[in-house]
Amino acid sequence: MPKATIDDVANLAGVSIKTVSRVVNREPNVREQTREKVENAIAQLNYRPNKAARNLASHHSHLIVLIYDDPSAYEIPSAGFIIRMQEGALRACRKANYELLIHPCRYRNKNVAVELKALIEQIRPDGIVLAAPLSNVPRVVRAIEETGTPLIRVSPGKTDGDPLYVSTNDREVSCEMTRYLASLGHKRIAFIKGHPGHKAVGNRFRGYLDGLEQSGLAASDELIAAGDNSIRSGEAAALELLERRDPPTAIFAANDDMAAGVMRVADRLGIKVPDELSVAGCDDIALAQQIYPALTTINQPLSQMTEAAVLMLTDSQRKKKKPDSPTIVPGTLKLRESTTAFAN
Amino acid sequence: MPKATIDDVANLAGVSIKTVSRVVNREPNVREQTREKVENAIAQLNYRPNKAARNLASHHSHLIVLIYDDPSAYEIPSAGFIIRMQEGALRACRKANYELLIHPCRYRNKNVAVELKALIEQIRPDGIVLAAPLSNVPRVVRAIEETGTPLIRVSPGKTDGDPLYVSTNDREVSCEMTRYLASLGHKRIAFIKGHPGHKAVGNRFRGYLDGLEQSGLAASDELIAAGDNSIRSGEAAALELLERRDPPTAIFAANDDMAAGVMRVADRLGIKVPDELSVAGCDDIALAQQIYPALTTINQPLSQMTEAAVLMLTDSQRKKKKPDSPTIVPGTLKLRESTTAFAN
DNA sequence: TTGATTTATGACAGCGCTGTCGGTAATTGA
DNA sequence: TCAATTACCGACAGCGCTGTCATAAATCAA
Repeated sequence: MPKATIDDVANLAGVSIKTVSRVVNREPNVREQTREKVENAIAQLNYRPNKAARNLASHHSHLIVLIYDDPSAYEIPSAGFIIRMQEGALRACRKANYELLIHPCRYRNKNVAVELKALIEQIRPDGIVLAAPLSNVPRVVRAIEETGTPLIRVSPGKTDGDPLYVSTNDREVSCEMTRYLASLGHKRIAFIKGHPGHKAVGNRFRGYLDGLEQSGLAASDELIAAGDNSIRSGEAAALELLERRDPPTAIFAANDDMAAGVMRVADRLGIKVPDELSVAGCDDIALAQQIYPALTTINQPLSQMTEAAVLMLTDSQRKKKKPDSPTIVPGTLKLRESTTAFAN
Repeated sequence: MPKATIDDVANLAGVSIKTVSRVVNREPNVREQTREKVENAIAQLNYRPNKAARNLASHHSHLIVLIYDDPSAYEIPSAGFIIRMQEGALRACRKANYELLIHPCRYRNKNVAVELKALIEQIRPDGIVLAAPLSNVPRVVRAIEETGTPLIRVSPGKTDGDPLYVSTNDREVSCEMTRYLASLGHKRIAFIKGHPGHKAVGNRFRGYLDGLEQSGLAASDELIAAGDNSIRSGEAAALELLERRDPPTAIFAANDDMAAGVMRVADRLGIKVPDELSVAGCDDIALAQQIYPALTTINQPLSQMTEAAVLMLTDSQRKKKKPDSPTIVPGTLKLRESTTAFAN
């Protein structure tokens, strides 16, 4: 099967190679009739443009690199997150006719910034999607920016007014969850805060406060406990909350792991979920559907976020201008079995 | 930061660009002294060879494509598998200075073969790693072979004498597990067979029979149950086995999900694992460590398998000859809490 | 109809490397 | 010592496309 080149197509169609190039790249200024001739020739010869040649001549690699924290560095099963991010990025790449290169790397590794820079200088991708938590590491962000490669950050903590990022509406959707719990008749809705260093979970707490206010409920320190995102800390926080004089009838945890901890403690204390206690989490990790009762939570639209990130990159390439506002992909409530109405 | 080209390096080092190229590509016949001059110049200018140009001139893409079944097509959390496969492939790619492109695709999709062919013709990777279960679909394998791109299959079912694959020693290691159980004093070791269409689990059954024989135990239909790889089928099989007159003291399931089903049933029946019943699985999925007691199982060296696959590809590229034997990466027993000695 | 635009197409020069091959310098063997 | 190697290095021609620009054809305005 001798591969056809652009010359073969040009000959067969009776046009110049440049015209073939125009057809292939959907450039304007080609007569409809000419276009058809060329397309027929392409089909007939099963012609596929040579990427390397195209890249070399056009100074574009048609490559997007997705950089994320390497899960194999830890024992935690963050695999689901990564698959979902890859999914979205791949979807966008296919749409825009780019390829996706994945690059897990170790967050804590001191050299990570230098290594990334070297990688980028070699590959010369047309764009980079940098996922959390790496998107929060100034050293890394700076190193990538130094290469001059367009960069979109996913769920960055601080943005400094830079619009080149995509994130979700943690605060708004947490507010919505709180209002939902209130709408079920709950008056004492507790919140378990997450790890203080984690920006997103801070927004969730603010959303919780918003929700209370919008529901006409007063916030109270009695209803707030601190956790660190781990199951264990969720257990401790739940224990603390449930043993107070006037325990909450609903607990909203800043992430699913802590919510799972709450359910575990409730089980131990003989408190029935959801009849005696509603529990809600955040993130919609795989566990949320596996535990019993299935956890009401907020889905993190990771896949849509990376998809949006890649599209920002490819779009700005076409339009030759940077986007001037970030993309916010809204999360949605996943109402499952762990929450129910509370009759006062 | 004006990117340096090979000409800049050549000028600075006072040699020809060809010599620079030789140094960069570690080709022979460069004097040590010259090499150093060039390397200094490279370092000084922070020169990185342009991939596109190199690919175009060398007719190599320095790209490996990893093709696997798209997990998002189903609800099952096969994410862990995929991450591990990617891990191994990435490790090998870095060693050999290749890039990895991932390509999930839908197993059941009728067009998958045609689409893959188109993809490959566009990208022109230097090699392809095709993971199970796609590695068992003749239509897909044929389509890829038609492109002439070197292909290594991971865990293929049938091999037809073709050595271009890597797999694990399912049979041997299952035998080992059986012998291990026997060595713990178990005389009645039951086996739950997996889905009949799944080749690997068939080998596991054979390994089980080998193990019984080597341990001087007789195989018996009384000790064999059929499953379909699901948790539910594991439960059914366990129920069947445990309610027989002379129930087994150890159950070895052809995969972890079924083993988890066994544990669940044992719990319901009030049978203590491992004291009254030892349970062993196969695959070492994430669940195996999460359940209580932690499941003794066989680890599937997925990551090493894809690593080996990529290395077969890159090595054969260097040596310009195909490997003449497959790579077998041995699995290993993961002895955890669900198995213990049985005092007769 | 004629000149002024606009649209469509092609000629040509590279993009930044690698493969080939030929030439010169260093090394070997007798 | 001198050929016969062998080690080292460079000139040169592309790889298969795209960008630029010149040119031809079509369209338009008056």
